[in-house]
Amino acid sequence: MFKISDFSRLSQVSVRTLRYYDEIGLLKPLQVDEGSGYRYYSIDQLQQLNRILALKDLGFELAQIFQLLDEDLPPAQIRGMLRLKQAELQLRVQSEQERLVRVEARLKQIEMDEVDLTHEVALKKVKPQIVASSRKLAADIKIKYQLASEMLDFLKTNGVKQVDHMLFIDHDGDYRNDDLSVVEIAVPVNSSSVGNVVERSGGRITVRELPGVNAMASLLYHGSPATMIEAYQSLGRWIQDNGYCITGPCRKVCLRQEGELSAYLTEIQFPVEKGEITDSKPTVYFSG
Amino acid sequence: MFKISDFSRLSQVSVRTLRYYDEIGLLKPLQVDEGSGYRYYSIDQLQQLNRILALKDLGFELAQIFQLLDEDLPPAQIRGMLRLKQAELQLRVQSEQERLVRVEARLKQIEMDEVDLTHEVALKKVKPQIVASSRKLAADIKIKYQLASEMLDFLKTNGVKQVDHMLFIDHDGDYRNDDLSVVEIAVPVNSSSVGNVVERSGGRITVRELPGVNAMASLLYHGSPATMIEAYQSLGRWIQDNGYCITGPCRKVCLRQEGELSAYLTEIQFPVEKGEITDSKPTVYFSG
DNA sequence: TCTTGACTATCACGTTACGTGAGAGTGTAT
DNA sequence: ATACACTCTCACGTAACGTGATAGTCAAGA
Repeated sequence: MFKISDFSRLSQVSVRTLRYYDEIGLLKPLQVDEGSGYRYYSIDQLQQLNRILALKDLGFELAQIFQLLDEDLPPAQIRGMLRLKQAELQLRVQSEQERLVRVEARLKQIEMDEVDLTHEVALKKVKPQIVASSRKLAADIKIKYQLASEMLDFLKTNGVKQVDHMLFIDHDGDYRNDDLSVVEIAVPVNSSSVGNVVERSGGRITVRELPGVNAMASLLYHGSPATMIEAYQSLGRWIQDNGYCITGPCRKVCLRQEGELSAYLTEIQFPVEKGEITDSKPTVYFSG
Repeated sequence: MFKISDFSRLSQVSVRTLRYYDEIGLLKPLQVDEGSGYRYYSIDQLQQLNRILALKDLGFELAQIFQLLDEDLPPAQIRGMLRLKQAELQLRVQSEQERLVRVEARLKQIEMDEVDLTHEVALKKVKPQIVASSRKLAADIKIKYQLASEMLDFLKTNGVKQVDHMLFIDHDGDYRNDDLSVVEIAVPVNSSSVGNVVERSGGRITVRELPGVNAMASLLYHGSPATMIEAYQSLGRWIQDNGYCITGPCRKVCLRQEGELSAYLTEIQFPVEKGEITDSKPTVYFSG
């Protein structure tokens, strides 16, 4: 039996961490002195602790580790979970590498100082459309496009006719910083060809009328959706400078999504209305 | 000017995050209505926000971003910091890949069920030694070995004679879970050759007598220091089973550190004493 | 004018895996 | 008796927001 500091030395885990694991029930000392409250660990518990550390290293949270160790799952299932984690890790490595690419781009951009691109903004009218749509919680654009293509496949195999470009609708301004956000994938369809696709999709797809918009500030964006933010700036500037305000969620019409991401063509739309929010507090006019 | 939700749509940043950035002073809205408290943002602030997001993407913390934007640093310095971050990111990618390797190893280990290696433990006496030592806060073994070799170089170029194997001493059981821990790198030296190396090192190196130990539980570990934990288990088991207890910090004597990590040879030492901590509460003997 | 609904605001607490003292009790050696 | 090394239990701090709860604002419709 070892005192906590000795067990700490053997396990290379901090005393505070051992106490914490005791507190949350992840690794309770074999024995606790009633009088003093001193914790005593057996060397046998080192193996358990090592398992915990290994799982932690794999990226599991302590709560999950608790379950894994507690439930005494069949090894097959454990292997499954590990494989899953492995896949996750590989994804992480990938996304880190992509981040490196972005860093490179940023560095270039800073080298050539400030670049400010201005895109042409047009004001147009958009008619109402019947769309088959589905709402998804997705992490990044790749996944969104993947979900979208799955949906297109589903519609095609169910005989639904697509009559216009697919579009994404960002809902409720419900952006979250963990890069998860709710998008609606909407495909304009021939309403007579819809049939019972709603039921066949198990309710995941709904059909509704996407309302028309009298004034839609619109901009064509040529390039990867990942760098699309710069276009939002142009749009926002136009809206502000022309005395409009935004009245609804943003739509992204996918005009071309084939080949390289940098060759994608997207129309970004914001429904707007005249009526600026003035710089200062609304002036109060006295009558007369 | 845009209300917070519209600015959220334009920037793809959640309303809550915008409020948070206001709260910490990172991005204050251009204007706040006195009566209602409503926040109003100008499109010009989008560029600033994008800069913030870019820096965040690079892995900076918000506090650092605050400084970067606030201090209006010269671009050269900014570039420097970005390059630094880039290097960090590359390291992260590397370490993630190493983690993947570990996962692979773990998977194998689980496939072949439980493997329990037992190492031979010896009890020996260790004489006191004069050592030149230096304490470092280091993240992982690689870095520790790097620091060690730097120190060896320094000693050699200053004419100090090494008379025995270098060793690491884990201090105070001060392990921390962020993988940072304090190690002492100690090199047994010929005390007459030390000269004024202490001053020349700027006090980073000290010379002292490493105390001898009457009973040292010792074990030879052949393999990468990264997987050394398994040896601690054997040592701990021996100590427990033979009725000893640990009386000081662990020492790792580096017997061979050349070539592949897996070819490293290390002696792990724990100072011990007879006197077991019993399983149950210490029995109270009545006199007589 | 009142109500409804969409929006906004400010607390205040929750998250993860511990770190960091503060203040007090324990165990052993001098 | 006292010093010290160690242990304990609170309790609060961390980073970057998310998640309600509750209340005030704003424009449109009845």
